[in-house]
Amino acid sequence: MATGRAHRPATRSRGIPEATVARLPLYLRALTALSERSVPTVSSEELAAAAGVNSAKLRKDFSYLGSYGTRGVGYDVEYLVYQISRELGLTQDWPVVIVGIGNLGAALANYGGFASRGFRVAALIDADPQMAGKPVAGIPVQHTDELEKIIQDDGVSIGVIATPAGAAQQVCDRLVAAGVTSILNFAPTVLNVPEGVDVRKVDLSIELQILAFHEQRKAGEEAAGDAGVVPPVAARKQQPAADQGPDGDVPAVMPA
Amino acid sequence: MATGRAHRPATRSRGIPEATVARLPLYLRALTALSERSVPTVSSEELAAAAGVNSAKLRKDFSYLGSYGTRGVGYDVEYLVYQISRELGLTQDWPVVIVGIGNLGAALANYGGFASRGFRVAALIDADPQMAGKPVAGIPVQHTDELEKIIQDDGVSIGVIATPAGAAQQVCDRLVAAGVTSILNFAPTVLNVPEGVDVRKVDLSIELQILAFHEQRKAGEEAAGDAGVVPPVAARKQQPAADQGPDGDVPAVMPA
DNA sequence: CCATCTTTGTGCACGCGTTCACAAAGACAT
DNA sequence: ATGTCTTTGTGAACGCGTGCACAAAGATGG
Repeated sequence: MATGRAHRPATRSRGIPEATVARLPLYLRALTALSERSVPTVSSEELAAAAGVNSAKLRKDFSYLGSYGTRGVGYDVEYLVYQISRELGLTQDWPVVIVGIGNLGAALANYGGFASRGFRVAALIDADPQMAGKPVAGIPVQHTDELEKIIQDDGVSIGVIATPAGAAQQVCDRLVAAGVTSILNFAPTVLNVPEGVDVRKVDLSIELQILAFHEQRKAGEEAAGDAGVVPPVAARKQQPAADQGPDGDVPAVMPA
Repeated sequence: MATGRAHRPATRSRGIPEATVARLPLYLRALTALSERSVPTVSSEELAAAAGVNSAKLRKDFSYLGSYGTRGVGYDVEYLVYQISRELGLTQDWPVVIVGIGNLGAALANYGGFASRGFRVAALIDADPQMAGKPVAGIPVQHTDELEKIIQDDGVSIGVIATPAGAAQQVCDRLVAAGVTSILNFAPTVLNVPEGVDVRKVDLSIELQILAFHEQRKAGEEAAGDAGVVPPVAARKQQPAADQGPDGDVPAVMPA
């Protein structure tokens, strides 16, 4: 993963395995693309290819949701989009606050992928008084003092932390105390949270370090005289990447 | 005692599990913080708490690297920092190119966590001719036309894609053709790459969707009359989540 | 209605990762 | 040296996730 998470041994969350949940957004993205092309149905094989996973895995994943396919035909795209959206809770609107409007925070505020998935940026918050009132992505930045009020007034349950590492735990505590129960953490720190609060972290530097490890390994084997794992550029044949799963990495931004 | 240790006999990186590799950067971060506080040694229990993992897991992870601890004492911080850095390939400099200098690309260019870990931004690349020459994070943006030349001249093997989804595969193909063998992908698309090329992806929207799933589940259980997983705000008591130690707060390793 | 063909849904086996629990190793005091 | 105490390193058990392979289900055509 990439991605990483920090919590309990999974209470039977509706019976859907964590690994499956992590892949549902992937399927949803692929299905949305098909939907926009007005494709009516899709087979597990096709959809799996589009999502970059194994078709057996995809079918097993869907089997946890129920029997939404038709044998001999495949899956109804629109219906499946709806079912996955519902399962992920995307049929409702999720107000989100972003704390720490530096370069990264601003980038997140401008990121289009949120709104299109049912996430609404309820507020941008920064500790710097200079930032207050300044509009970012069309939304005026508010000072940290307003944090509790905003969260309670808007019923925010998801917070994004994009502050420097030193401020992250403090911000986290305030978010949680105010009622936030899910946190996406971009600060390079381990967050302490009470039970019942979910934390997912995205550490850019960690992802690069994992790549560096493999890069070094490749270089080492190459230098070892053995025929390199990577054939000459011209000889390589295009081929889907083995695995891009969030686990990695278990992956994920942020994963991990 | 830091220095006098016997040399490891060829740590075959082949034997290090992927899950362990993904955690090494986490340990490294915690160790760096300890190092800056001039802490000479640390026990597996303490370090595990600081990194937010189980101590048994940490010991097993380290066992794949070799026997670097001293029973009854713990691990020598400096020595371990060095060993992990070496294992991850961070003792050498990794030139990195960032393609797509929008909000996110600019944020990445400004991210301090790269330089401090041995990653050097060799170039910023954007398809927009308007951007060419404009400095971002002190580095002038170059046009996509220069991509191949830059990669070959600087021997770049790691590329970061921060373009819109539509351009990602095309950029990826050019990166790979020019010699890049590791890619960190921020675009919400599945990338096709030849064998031997590593891809890690970070998708902000996916992480939020996973949080939304758990959030919905929490809300559902609460509404189902069952005693909610999350007690009322006022009643919650601060408590380390799962396996994160009580200490937890490791002061800012890196500025962000 | 029957045969055939496609594709789903899943039982099963396997491998990886996690965790427990403890023997071995070394520090330290006497 | 001897004993005690702390902490590592790891064997073994367990659980989860993955992928194979196939039977069941339904569509389609004659």
